[in-house]
Amino acid sequence: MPVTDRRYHHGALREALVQAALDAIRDVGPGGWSLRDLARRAGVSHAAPAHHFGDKRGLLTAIATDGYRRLAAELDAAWQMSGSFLEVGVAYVRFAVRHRAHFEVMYRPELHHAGDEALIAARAASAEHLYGPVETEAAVDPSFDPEHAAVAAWSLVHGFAALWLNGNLPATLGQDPEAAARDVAAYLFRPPPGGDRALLGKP
Amino acid sequence: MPVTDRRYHHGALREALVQAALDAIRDVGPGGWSLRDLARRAGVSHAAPAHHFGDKRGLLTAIATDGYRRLAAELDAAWQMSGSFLEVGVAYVRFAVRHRAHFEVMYRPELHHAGDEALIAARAASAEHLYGPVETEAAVDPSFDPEHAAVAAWSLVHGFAALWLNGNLPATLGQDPEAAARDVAAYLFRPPPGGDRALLGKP
DNA sequence: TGTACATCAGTGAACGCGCGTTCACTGATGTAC
DNA sequence: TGTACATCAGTGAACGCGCGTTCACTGATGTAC
Repeated sequence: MPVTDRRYHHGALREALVQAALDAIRDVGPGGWSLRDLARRAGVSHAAPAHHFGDKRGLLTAIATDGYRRLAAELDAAWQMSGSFLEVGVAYVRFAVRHRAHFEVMYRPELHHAGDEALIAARAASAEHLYGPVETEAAVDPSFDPEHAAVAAWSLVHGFAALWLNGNLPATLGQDPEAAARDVAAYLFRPPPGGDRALLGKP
Repeated sequence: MPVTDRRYHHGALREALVQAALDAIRDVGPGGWSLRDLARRAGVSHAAPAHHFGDKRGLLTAIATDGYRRLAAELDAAWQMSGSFLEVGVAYVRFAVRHRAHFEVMYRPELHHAGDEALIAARAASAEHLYGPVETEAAVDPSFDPEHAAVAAWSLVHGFAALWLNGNLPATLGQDPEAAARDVAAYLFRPPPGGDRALLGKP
């Protein structure tokens, strides 16, 4: 890009900074860069980021909030489309892998502005899309405690995603995280003895 | 402590620095402090830490290695004592909660010296103590793929521990992480229809 | 038991660097009339 | 359509600070004889 293309007003600096941050998080984690780094990547002066986010936590809080909103939408879509709680779990893993930078920031509260209202609301909304389906199921099968069942499912897919992303799972699971997650999650909620259905929707 | 107590040789600086690092990680996470901070906390000059660890990654690598060794010992003890794979999972959660600072460093490879041999060996040993029990069980019940079953269990307890530590689980689970983990993990490996036993050892 | 010497652990001053923050500014954009 | 003015987005120089690293040093410890 020729230097003459540089206008005084960037035009979409906020979005460019978020994108630069996501790239940097993917490269070196959320701790490996500074706001000055991002300004350099976006081609603006080092004081420009403060206009939009105040400080680094402000930027990471915006990324986490955006991540929770996207996650809620994807969980909801998976449930609407499949009616299967297993597929909601697979969607959780898919989100973590495809939006790895968001995922790495969302569950690290020390990186956020603690009281941020938009963040709190977005987090609560995504939790509802995790808990909603299992409560529907629990109404059908009274042997399930919906809270314990939901936490079991969330823990399993969250742990799987985290271990997959940090390279701790064995290579023999293959290259496709969604397929592997589907096989692994199938061990949860096996039908109880004598039952003819699995909570996961597909036996 | 009177200033006159300060000797020229600290005597156990390496251990003091590790302890100071664990405290700092618990307070502000692994990214919130510098080697100079630790030297201050340990009451030595700022150049002293380099003698023992080279750099911050060296110190975090030592902490991760120590963590994997302790984890392996605790998983092994739980299996020897209970013969229950469920209790191995509970021991994993107990380790994460009691040794939170170790746990926060162990699964973040960007904080380590990648090729460190002691770290790699300790990590492999702890994985064996996770995989060993489930393979024993799988020999009894051929419907289980031992790898998928082990990854399911590991994912569940790892996710539970991570979500518990970062405060994302609902308060209604109670104050006792081990009891909550036991209830939640019970949803894994329910006995297959017609079966009379659960992989977890205790129904 | 005593002495000499090598090794080791920690000191403290100095360095250059990148950081976040501040501040007066400049150029672009939007709105009122 | 044109002008005046307010607001907004980004600039760039300056600041003080804490950092990691270097280096000649000092004091303590261990070992050989």
